[in-house]
Amino acid sequence: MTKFSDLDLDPKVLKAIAEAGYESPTPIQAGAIPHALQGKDVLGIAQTGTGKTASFTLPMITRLAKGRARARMPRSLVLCPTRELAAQVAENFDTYTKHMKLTKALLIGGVSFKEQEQLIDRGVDVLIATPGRLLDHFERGKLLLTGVQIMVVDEADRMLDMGFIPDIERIFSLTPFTRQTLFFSATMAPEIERITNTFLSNPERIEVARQATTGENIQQQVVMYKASRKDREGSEKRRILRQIIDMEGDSLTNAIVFCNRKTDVDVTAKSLKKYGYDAAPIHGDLDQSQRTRTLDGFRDGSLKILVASDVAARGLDVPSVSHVFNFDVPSHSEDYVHRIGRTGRAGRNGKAVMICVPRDEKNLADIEKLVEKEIPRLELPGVKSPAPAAAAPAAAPEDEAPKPARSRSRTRSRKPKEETTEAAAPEAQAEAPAEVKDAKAEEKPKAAERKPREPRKSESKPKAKAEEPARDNQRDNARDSQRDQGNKPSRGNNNARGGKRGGGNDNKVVGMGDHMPSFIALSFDQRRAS
DNA sequence: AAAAAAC
Repeated sequence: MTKFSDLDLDPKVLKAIAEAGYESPTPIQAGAIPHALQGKDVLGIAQTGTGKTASFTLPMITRLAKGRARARMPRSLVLCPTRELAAQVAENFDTYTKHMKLTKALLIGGVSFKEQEQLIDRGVDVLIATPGRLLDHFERGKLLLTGVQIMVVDEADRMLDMGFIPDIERIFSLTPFTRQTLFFSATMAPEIERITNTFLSNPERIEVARQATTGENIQQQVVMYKASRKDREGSEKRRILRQIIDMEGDSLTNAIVFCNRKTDVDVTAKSLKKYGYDAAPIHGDLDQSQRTRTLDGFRDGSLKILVASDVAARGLDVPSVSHVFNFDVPSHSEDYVHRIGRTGRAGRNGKAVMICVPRDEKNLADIEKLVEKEIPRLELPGVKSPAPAAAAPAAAPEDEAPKPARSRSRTRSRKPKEETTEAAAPEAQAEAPAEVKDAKAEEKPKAAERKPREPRKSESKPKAKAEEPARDNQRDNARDSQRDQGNKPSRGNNNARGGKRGGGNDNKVVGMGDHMPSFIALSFDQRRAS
């Protein structure tokens, strides 16, 4: 099957598809649509840019074409992690239902309840929502989910990152178990696997190759930079950012600048504006109307540079961005792939440039491991890159004083002081060689951070925190498992029972200990193989 | 250490 017309979609849907200019389904669409049309559960492993959204909207519309909604009882439900994503899905429905009379409501936070309520009251075929607002409506008694025939969970792994999984489970439990479930995730973290085992029944598993971890059509570069003084890091990075932007000249048609923190998004956007760049911020603390306005402007080309937090890293459909700038190195390496995936879409060429300060070098190494290549260093005129940090800072012994005098004296002799204000604490700042500084900087956090992870005495991996189901653990767990690719059993399910409380039985094998039955790793192996 | 999502 290579054409949409070969799929058993409603003729009115096919018409809308043709009018939107599409002829052939993407792999995820070709894989998912036939099963979804038959009413089967679908587990789609795919990321954005693969045509995922239409792979559930098209069959849903077709199946909902018959029948009508009753008041307060939506017939279908789509859950998304962010408001923008939900809005995007809603647009997608509009596009493909334009020849039909299906009704929909978009339930997201940041906007008034009233309109949403009125729509629900009248009865909707499709409800598109973020979990918080959906549950809010439910608790107010305005909504019944017992009529849901089709439920979609989009970007489940992101929901996991955001701590939404309990909400999702609750929402699942409010819908009839006879519903059809279409479930999408970019990765299959153990927690996601657990959810799908619980709530999907005999799903068709459709997996599309992740877009080449980072497409070859994206040119990547990183600027290694060490601030002249710590308190100048921000302003100096912004100067470098301008320098990078200027270098791109006319090849830069539009760009996203990613920062790790919301405050840096604001500061950076303001700074760019001050220097005459056409830039605007977007992050979760801005009000919804501004978020929408900014994003619309960016889409229609009236805004050139979008300065964003990770709210924009995944899922947002911004057709073609010529450049992505990582003002900060993302601390979760998966995010790097998502961020730069905003450029070089649909086979176009894109460029992604990142600024890396010494503190972020470990994260950079993680990223390079993930994308399986070294990101070329970009030397900027007038910007000297710092000496490469010690190869493995993590290996630095924690209790030995990081060596010393030798490096310092070297420093001193090499670099005459420029910063008069530094006089008070000469060694601490200034141009200390990266090795020494790093070792120092890492000292404290490392000690605190590493202890719990370090295997004690025996090789078995004690799960010190096994018993607490806290959200943070879930997250750590998800991250670890992504990194380790399933080398250890998922804590939540398997180990907790082993019950290692406090110390005492450190030598005991906990839960499944080191041995992991091969079937548990299977899905990951499959993924790796592809 | 932070981001996102409900009021």
